Amino acid sequence: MERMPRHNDDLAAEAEDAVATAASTTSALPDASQHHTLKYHLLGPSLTKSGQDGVDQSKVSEIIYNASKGSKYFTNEENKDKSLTAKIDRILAKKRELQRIEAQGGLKNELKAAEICIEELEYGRDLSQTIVHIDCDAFYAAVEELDRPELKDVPFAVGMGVLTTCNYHARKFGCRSGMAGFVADKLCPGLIHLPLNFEKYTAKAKEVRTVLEQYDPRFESASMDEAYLNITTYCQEHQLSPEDAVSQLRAQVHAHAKITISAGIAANARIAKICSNKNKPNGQFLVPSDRASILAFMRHLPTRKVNGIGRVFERELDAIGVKTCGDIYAQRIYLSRLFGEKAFNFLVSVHLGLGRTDVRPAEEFERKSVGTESTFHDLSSPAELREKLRWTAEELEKDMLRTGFRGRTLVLKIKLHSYEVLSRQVQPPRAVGTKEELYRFAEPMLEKLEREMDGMKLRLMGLRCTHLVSTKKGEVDFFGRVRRRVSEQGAEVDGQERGGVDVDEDGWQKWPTGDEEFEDAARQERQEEAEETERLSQQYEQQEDEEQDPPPSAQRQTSKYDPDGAPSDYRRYGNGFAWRSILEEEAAAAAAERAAEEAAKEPVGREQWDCPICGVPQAAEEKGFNAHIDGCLSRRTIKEIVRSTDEVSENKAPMAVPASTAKRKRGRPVLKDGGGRTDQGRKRAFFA
DNA sequence: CATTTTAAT
DNA sequence: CTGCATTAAAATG
Repeated sequence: MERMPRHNDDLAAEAEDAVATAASTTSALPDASQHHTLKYHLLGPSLTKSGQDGVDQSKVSEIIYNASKGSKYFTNEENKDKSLTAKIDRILAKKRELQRIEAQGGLKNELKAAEICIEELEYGRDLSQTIVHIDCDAFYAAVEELDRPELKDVPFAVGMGVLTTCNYHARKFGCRSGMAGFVADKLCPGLIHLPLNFEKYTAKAKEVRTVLEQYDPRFESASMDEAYLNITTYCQEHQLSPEDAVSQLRAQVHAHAKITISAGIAANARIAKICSNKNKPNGQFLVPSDRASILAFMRHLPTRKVNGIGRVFERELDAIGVKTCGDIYAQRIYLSRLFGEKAFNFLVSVHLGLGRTDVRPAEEFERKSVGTESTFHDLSSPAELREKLRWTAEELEKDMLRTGFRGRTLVLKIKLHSYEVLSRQVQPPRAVGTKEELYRFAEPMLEKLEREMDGMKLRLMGLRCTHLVSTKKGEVDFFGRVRRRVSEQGAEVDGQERGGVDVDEDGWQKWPTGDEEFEDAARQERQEEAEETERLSQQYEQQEDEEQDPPPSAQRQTSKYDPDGAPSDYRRYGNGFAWRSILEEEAAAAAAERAAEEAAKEPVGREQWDCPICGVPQAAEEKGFNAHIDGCLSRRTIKEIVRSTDEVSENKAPMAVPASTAKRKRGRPVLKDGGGRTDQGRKRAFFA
């Protein structure tokens, strides 16, 4: 969406020209020439976005530069720019070195690898699908205009602080999404600012959705105002050309929702996305689904147009002589050495104009983290920071509850008053989710940071859980089998009590419930020591947490550089056309739970536990069960089981412990009687 | 080498 | 001059 400046498309070359012009006019500044790249950076990505054709970009650049100059934000950007420049210097040096090697007959492997890569990717090219990317024109602004028609004739922007979006009038002045409000005011005196009204946009998105569904019931919402559709079937069934189908769709959206949309039509999502920007607003563009047309289209396409290539990567590529996607080929033997294997694969697939053709509801993508963050006026007092942390933990707890996860890793993110961003993370002894747990494990990180730099002043604080563990029932265990559950007492075998209560089953690990903010150091230390000991013996519990992850097969492996996939980004879960309100999400979670409980009832009347070694269900009785496992283990060696578990785990979230340690720990409880573990602990560890 | 942190989108 | 999610790579030990 437009409020994501970093993802906007623009004509990089034009921007560069604009900056160059601007720079010459600012040569009075001492080091103006060094600010070329920075200015370009500040200018932002969307300056040549539709609606800005007649804008005097050099003037805009000048105003932005002067408005930003001297601010802490600016200083930070300056520093970032400097380090990027340094990084580019290193890249260039490396390339020269590679060229030297090549001149001596080296890099044969790279050439071969590139050949193979291209061949394989080409082999997988799918031209059979018709993918459409649709993008609402100035969505939020358009919705506001519907409510207040008088706004149509004046420049206005939506979003306070920074512009989320603005109408086309405002764009004529150089305003754009992502721009600081005060900068926009300088560009466009009298600019009207409207606050965001998400409910309104959501309602409108729903109207659009009802139309989209008719064309592809499984369309993928990429954000509130963007979606991908696969219209292959629709075109067949209605005997329509893709272009006609999309014209019709656009007309229908306009009739039904009173807003205009732009569309891109191509053989894959990557190209469709680029196309939707070509005839914006209220237009569409198609790249024919044949190899020649696609390659021709890519040949002169600036790299920056591609999703996943942003301002930094663009500059890096530019430095080595890659300005357009067509330029990639000539540099193919250097790419993996300069940018890594993933980037290499990504770039080659971009050059070939490949992209994913599978479009599916965003809800089907697996969530990898849940987090929250907020910006505020500089804070520095320890008490206030703690208060903020507590609040952040509360916010995160809500999200964790709503989404039904706990996290094995907790990340604290802070932004200093200087805009420097730092993060610290810990692996609590078990998956966390309640505000007490979150606070408890986050606070030491905060404290450590405070100690590291005195007078630490923050402008942002955030908490995020990763390595998620579902608290929904009915998941599959790490041996790939669905675990049997029984409702009686066995209901708790899931061990993931909901509702943020800090009672802990089995007394396995009691979490202080009270306010331990000022807990004395000694107690803290004892606690930590205990936890450390427990952590060691708790591998099985962590393992069990892992068991609750979906099976590997259900996991979609997406990467920014996934040659076949669009870059996975925040929008997956963005509040798109598939927007799910908090209530809906809770309802969905509840439904999932009901379904799982239903499923849990069916298999057995008596409680049974599946043996993790042989898979045969055993009576749910501890002694006998452990005896059975010992029997199983003596047949297969421990080594074997370790290997097999590792194989299964490999596709999952990274391990909480080094693999070598994990192996040892995993084997242990079944070997002897818990190696110091209590029976209780052992049971929890095993079946939790 | 694996894990943690940062940087990037 | 926001906020959220994700990933790759660098730094670290």
